[in-house]
Amino acid sequence: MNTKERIFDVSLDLFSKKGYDSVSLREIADEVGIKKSSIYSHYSAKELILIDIFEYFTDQFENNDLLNSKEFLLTPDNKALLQNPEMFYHKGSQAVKEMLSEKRNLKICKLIFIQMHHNENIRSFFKNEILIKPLMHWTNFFRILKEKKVIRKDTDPKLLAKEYYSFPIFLLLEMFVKYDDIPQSSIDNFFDETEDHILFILDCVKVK
Amino acid sequence: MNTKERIFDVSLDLFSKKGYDSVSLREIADEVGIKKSSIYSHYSAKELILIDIFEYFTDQFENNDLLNSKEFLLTPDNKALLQNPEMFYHKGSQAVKEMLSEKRNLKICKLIFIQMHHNENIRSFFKNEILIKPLMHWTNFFRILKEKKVIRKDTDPKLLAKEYYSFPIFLLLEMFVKYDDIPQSSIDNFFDETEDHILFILDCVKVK
DNA sequence: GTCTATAAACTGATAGAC
DNA sequence: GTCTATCAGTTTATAGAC
Repeated sequence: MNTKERIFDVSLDLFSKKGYDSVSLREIADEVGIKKSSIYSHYSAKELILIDIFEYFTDQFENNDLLNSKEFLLTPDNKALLQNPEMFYHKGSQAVKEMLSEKRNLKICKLIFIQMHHNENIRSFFKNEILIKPLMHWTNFFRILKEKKVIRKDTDPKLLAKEYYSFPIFLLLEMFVKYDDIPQSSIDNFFDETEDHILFILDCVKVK
Repeated sequence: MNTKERIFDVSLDLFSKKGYDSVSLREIADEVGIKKSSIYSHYSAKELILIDIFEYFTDQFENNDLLNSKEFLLTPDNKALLQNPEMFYHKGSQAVKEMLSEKRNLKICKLIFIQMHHNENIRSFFKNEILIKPLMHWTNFFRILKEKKVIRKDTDPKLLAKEYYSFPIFLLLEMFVKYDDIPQSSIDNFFDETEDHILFILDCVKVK
């Protein structure tokens, strides 16, 4: 592993444990085993490490083959979605699970949760990438199911999106408060619970 | 208002905006208009201000006449609960709304959310008072409704408690990320949305 | 005599200069 | 790498108010 990558990993590790502000460049340098000034050969400012970390995170999602395949496009003619929304969810959930099982990604996730109120970069990242975009995505999910009469017409896609999405966010918050290092079993459990949850919601609103 | 109260209010205000660690005693003293050593005539340590703030918060709930009345006891023979769970919820919700409409309490709430990962006191307060206790309360709520056959017997009270409770926590998180100062309209909206939410859940699981 | 405010000084951590 | 200045929370002694 080259130095830049080591700076990346050490920074992420420290940030996700102590928060961005409370970690000094000196600390990072010490842990990597280089001099503080040497960091500037790779990152010209502390903030750029943070931005690099976020880029890495979003890249993971933007380049995920499954999540970006035609099969997963939220369009009104997506047969996989309309015929079996439970399976549609399950497949997507598995793809996300694979990503969050990678230690780096989980650490970034935790970093976002613990630092969103203390850093403008992280706050806006949370607001856009963790709140607004996913809520739009799930609103679309339910809107199409409603349009195509898979779920009842007296439902509100926007409310259902919140009904669904508040649950996994709550579980993540719970995990990050409970654990410093999150065991794989908790991650597995997280995906099991969210799957039970979507089944519950779909069962409530599906046209029988 | 006496000095101790002014220290309390100024501290709460600063803590809820900048977080506990980033506020110095000097800052508090300056804002109050006294010298920092004078704070020690009222609080023998910075941490005791924080503890006082939490005590104030829990006292509000423990001394609320309505929430602690017989009418609100979660027992299997509570007629108000069994005959009209929606109204039971509504009354409790109104009581909590009154509390959160008091600026101090909302600030304390925000303080807890923004600092839970950075201070052991706050983290354990969040874990116990915001996560564990309310989840137990709502588990009881659904457990009794299930026992008394108000809701279906194939439901899981613990899951329903999470289904319900994750939603308001999500909304609070959303509010604290969005606003520095939360407008009353958002608080009103919060209680409207949570009420819609419990109606949705109850409608899903009630024996028809 | 008790309560409150303040000045001065101590200690530990840390950031910047050299 | 070491030195130094600074700032954090805290402690103590003291002075004044009631």
